[in-house]
Amino acid sequence: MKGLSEKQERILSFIERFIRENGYPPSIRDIQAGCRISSTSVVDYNLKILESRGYLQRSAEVSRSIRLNRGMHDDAMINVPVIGVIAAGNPIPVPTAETWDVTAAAEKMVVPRELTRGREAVYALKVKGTSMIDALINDGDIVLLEHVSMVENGEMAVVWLKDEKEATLKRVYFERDRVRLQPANEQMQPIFVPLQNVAIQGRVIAVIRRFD
Amino acid sequence: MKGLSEKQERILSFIERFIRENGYPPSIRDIQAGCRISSTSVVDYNLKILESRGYLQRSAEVSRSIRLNRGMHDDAMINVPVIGVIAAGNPIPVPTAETWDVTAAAEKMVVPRELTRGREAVYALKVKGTSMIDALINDGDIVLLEHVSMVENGEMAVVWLKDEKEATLKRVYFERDRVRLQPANEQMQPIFVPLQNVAIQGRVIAVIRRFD
DNA sequence: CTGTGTAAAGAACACCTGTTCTATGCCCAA
DNA sequence: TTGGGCATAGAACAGGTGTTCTTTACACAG
Repeated sequence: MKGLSEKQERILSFIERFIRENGYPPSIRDIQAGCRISSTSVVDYNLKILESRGYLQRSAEVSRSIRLNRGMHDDAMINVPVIGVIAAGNPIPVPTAETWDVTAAAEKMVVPRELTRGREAVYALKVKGTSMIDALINDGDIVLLEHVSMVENGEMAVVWLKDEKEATLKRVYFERDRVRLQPANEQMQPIFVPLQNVAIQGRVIAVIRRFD
Repeated sequence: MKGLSEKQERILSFIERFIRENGYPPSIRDIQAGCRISSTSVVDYNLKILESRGYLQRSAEVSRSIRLNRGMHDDAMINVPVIGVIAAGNPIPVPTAETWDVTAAAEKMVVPRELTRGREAVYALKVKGTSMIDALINDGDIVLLEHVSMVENGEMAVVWLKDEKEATLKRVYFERDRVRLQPANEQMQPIFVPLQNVAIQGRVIAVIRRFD
């Protein structure tokens, strides 16, 4: 199978993201706007190529009838396990295949699919203490996480500081051999730590604060 | 929560089957034909009912934008209207019977019933700007509110400061003839305002922060 | 009976959306 | 250079599609 052009890759991943975020397929003009393509005919042109190579299917003359063939049918994961507590000075519980089993989880929580957006390895942690106050996260808040070991610059993540034996929530920026941890509160100063002192535990998807 | 009519059950299971068989949601006229309904307006009528009860979601004026809340639409999720934006210096939109109509709301949101806990007059506001940063609420956060005009001491509420013409989110303590507004961040100092200068707009039920 | 609320029919409108047609520019082998 | 395949632009068309408006029918409480 021949390779795809950069534009076709872009279209494909846009469709994937669109379906994940909206729950229904994009129209041709959605794709046009989302991939900054100049004409609908160009989108159609590339969609026909993608279809002929089996990447997707379309029904003629039916709006939003794109189906991706890379098996992705979202079975709304709305039930996430609350696998533990995050607090300064404590290691956070590392998710395992065991804890993924939502039915077996000691504590669980229902969240709108709109929040998880089809992501796979989602779990929740309860925040203990006010040590994350500079990230606008308070005692008792619930943090929704995606289990990943690397994040992109600027993303909010759970960071484990090995030396300090401390977990914290910050925006992460990689700078040569050090890492800048930026509090969400702009009035506060960033923290710099050496690269080998940090371990990414997960990407923050959402914060939920409940008042009784 | 009231039961569904036989026709609504039929529509619901047709949508489910259609998505399963075609991979994309049906149009209103697909439903009309598939359920042998006489008019598109009847389909629309029943879809609005189904949406208001949390069984599905639609995006206004977007074709085939039906999403099913599969699995746990049994009381687990509820649909609340996002009726506006809260920002310093702006009056917040006062909820009316009009804006309660979830089906008519321009924007809406699905939240777990676990968050609303059976409360009735629940609506949502989007936070604009960082003026609530001392309440640990950031730009873009979504605040879930219960529409009340009085709160108890210590509750987090939307407070309208008449003189300053400013809405803010603080914990409220009534002290004789003045009101103490306590930021959630304990490092910051409280604000004192005269009693006649404040109007309670609603009690904060939850804060939801989403990262993309 | 009268009024009110719910449910439904049918039609019409305006916008959405897939499709198609023509024209243009580019690369590369003949 | 020439010609053909590839990719793109822009516009226009026809049918799809969500929405709304008016009218009708029915059940039920006052």
